Amino acid sequence: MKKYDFIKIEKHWQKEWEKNGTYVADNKSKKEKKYILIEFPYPSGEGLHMGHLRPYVAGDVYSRFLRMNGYEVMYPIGWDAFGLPAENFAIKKGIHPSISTVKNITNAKEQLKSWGMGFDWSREVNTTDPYYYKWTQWIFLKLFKAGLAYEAKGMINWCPKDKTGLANEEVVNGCCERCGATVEKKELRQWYLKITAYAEKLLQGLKTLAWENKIKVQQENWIGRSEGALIRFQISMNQSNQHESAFLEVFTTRPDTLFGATYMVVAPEHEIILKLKSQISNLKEVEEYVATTKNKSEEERIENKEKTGMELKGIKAINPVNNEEIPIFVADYVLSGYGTGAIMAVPAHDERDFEFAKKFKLEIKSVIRPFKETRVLFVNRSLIENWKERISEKKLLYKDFEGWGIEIFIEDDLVKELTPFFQDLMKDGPYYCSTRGATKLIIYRDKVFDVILVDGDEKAKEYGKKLLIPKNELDWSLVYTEEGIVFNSGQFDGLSVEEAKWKITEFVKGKKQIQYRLRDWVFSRQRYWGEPIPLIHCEKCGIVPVPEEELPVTLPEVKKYEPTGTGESPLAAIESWVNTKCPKCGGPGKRETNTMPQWAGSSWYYLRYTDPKNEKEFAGKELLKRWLPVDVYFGGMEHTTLHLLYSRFWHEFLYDEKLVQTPEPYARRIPHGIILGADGEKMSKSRGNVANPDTIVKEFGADALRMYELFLGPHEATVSWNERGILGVSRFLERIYKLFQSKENEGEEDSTVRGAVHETIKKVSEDIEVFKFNTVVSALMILLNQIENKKISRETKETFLKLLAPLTPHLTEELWHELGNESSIHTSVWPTFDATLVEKDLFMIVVQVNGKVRGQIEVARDITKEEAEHLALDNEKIKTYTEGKTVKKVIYVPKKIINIVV
RNA sequence: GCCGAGGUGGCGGAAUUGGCAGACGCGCAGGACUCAAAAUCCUGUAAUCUUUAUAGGUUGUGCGGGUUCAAGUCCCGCCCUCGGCACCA
Repeated sequence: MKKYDFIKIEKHWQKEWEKNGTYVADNKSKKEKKYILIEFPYPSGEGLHMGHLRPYVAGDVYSRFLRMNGYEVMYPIGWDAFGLPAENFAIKKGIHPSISTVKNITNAKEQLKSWGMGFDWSREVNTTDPYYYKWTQWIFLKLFKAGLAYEAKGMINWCPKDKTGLANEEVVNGCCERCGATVEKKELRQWYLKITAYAEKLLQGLKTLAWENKIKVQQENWIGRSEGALIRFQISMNQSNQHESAFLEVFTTRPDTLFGATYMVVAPEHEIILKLKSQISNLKEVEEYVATTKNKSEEERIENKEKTGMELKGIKAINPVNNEEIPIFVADYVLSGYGTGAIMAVPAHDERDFEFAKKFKLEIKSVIRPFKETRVLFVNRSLIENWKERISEKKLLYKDFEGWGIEIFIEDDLVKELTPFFQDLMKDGPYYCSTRGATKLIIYRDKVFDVILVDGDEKAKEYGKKLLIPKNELDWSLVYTEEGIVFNSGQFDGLSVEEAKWKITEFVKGKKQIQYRLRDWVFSRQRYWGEPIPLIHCEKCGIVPVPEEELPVTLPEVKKYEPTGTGESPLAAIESWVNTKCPKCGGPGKRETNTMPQWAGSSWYYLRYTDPKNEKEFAGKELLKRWLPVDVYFGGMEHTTLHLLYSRFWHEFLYDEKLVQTPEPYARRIPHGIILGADGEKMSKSRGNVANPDTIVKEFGADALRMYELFLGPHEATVSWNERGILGVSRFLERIYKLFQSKENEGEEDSTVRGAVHETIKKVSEDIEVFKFNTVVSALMILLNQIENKKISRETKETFLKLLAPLTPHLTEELWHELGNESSIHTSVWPTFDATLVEKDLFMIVVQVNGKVRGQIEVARDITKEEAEHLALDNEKIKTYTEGKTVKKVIYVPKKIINIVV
């Protein structure tokens, strides 16, 4: 018998597929399209690792599955090749990054092919190819012309090791995302992209996407929308020779607490300090304080949260709501980059202000108190019927009881019915409602229309008591940040927080404002190996874009790649390149010497795949229309607030420019968990727990590698690579090979085999559809166990191979051809299952007595409830448990279970 | 602190969303083949108790309560692990 020679088989078919263009996507095909995407790799000198395998195999399996289901599938690949390692290699060895990149790409390509990846290589792109980055630059100029790229001097994140500026998104826990060095702040002239202009669109767009919740939430949090008000405080000064009036503007989400604002704080960078220099009597101290905060690193600020600050003596702010004078402080707990860089401090209702006020012995004035009392209602159907009636008769109103909150618990089965009821009730009042879990609905409001005390049920009463907040036990020395009733606030007393917010804002002529946490994207890097920013500085004309026909602005050769560390890129040293003509006036001009960040090329690569060789456009309209949006995008969670956010921004911009036809780039995003070493730790050389995919391919074959990777665990879960585990799938593949070599098992198959096959078709099809690859593998193993020693038909053999084909493309292709097929199994038609074959005529149902399993009975498919119950009660074994007892109740769940209650 | 995901045998993990917990695989134990070993094949494998055995009982999905004929799954209150954000007003 032939041995399963996977090395030979895999090599052979990889060549055949390439020769036949098996995975080339046809632009003109009449079939419905599917665009499957993986994050294209960075071709590093180390080659691709296990981390790449996870999404790539998933995408590959899914692509093959869709292709067999009749779709025209595009599964492209390319190289995200700008970046630091190539440059650092150049610094060390003096070899130009483009040379080492080409070499690394060749290696990585070998790897991907040896893994049996069904990529469409005809669409390969490379971000460092001038024909590619011409269009990266072109899109940048579009952004520039739309006013979304601007130059500004500011404090930015600076990586001292990589010697370049970083975007906010690239700072992880105060460290450089790439190298881990502690990030510093540095004042630099930088190019920014105005991603904040798209904050709302990025947020709204999320709602239209069928993405997993956790990704959406992470992007939402990153964008960080909050609603509040802008409020102006006039400044009064001691020195009367002042003609100009000054004011401080703050952003607050709690204008309802304005009466409780007892001081103000500005960030150390706030302009007011400079502006009112002459008015500040303790200027020297203030300047000293500002200087010390500037010397603090990000890390120190995070570490030491003890509040510090300094009063700005000589000036006061006037609280617009009551004209009281309050002191102004400078303190670094207020950030210059958020809101207006100044706050009104309400120590009674904000933890940070509270802490600061205690330290500096400032007034703490409470203006919000909790609801008088919280009533707990356990609502059942009859109570609700009663309410409904009273509402319709207008008897259910709310004048008598001010300042109450109620908490309502609802019986499970009423939730669906009652949710709209409460929503309706709340719509004309300042009520606050939240649902905690499915069966609980809480309504807080300033008034209660009815007081119904907790009724009969003792347990409910007990629970209700726990939730009551007795008024006299409230500790007024603590901060209260919850919802409640406004007091100590003049004419606004008695209002709910929500209501007071906008009434008070209106009263002081404040402005409703929406604030985002998101910052503009620092887009320039002081490094060599990136796309040159295609702009020219002209003394006369200012900043002039390079004319389109002169793109790309190619990277010049340099002798020294070292970053200068001065905030200039190494390009600045090449005078022949820097000095050029101004395209506008023809006078002398200087090229922008900063380069684009790594994220530039990857922000639009998925568009280029549709039309990679186009020299006139970044991609042809027709082809964009044909292929977009990406149907499924496989990738890691680590890019959620980096690449995934950036490319959505670019895409939404291109959509607004009418250059793409879909508002969003990726219809679905499937995240994956990381693969850890066998010890449960992150794979790393220093730990010595690195599993190398290539050695596994040599030892067990690509098919075993792929299948084991899928079998490790759920796609989205973090999993550990267990060295021994691969033996299981390796044995499985050997057994399949053996099964197909034997001719003895061919023949007429029985109905259990057929049933098992169809059950597996169902299971495998459904599970691939929802990316549950680990159970796909187990389903296939179960099938083999069931048919291994039985007679099977040729059709079953073919079906089995087809089900396996997406997972193990080489082995199945080999056996498929051994069966005499001429064309590829990967372009064959996916099997469908016959529901009548899946359902058995006879099956077992479990019989329980008082919830305990006591036996099983075999019943026919179409048995009635009565018949089943009889069978169960007459069963000898069951009788021993029911003997001498009365049967109270029998529960019958068709096809599953009978429970006899005695 | 806030947000998100999770906690099931010795291990990785299943469980159609309330219906036989532990599928499938690893490992382990016993057996077959072998002079022997490896490979392969067969059998067993949650814990615990009763029994010579067949068999049967009890407990069991992080902890404590609850709802239900029935809970890994739903509700309430905790604990722990991982991921993200964090002085964002």
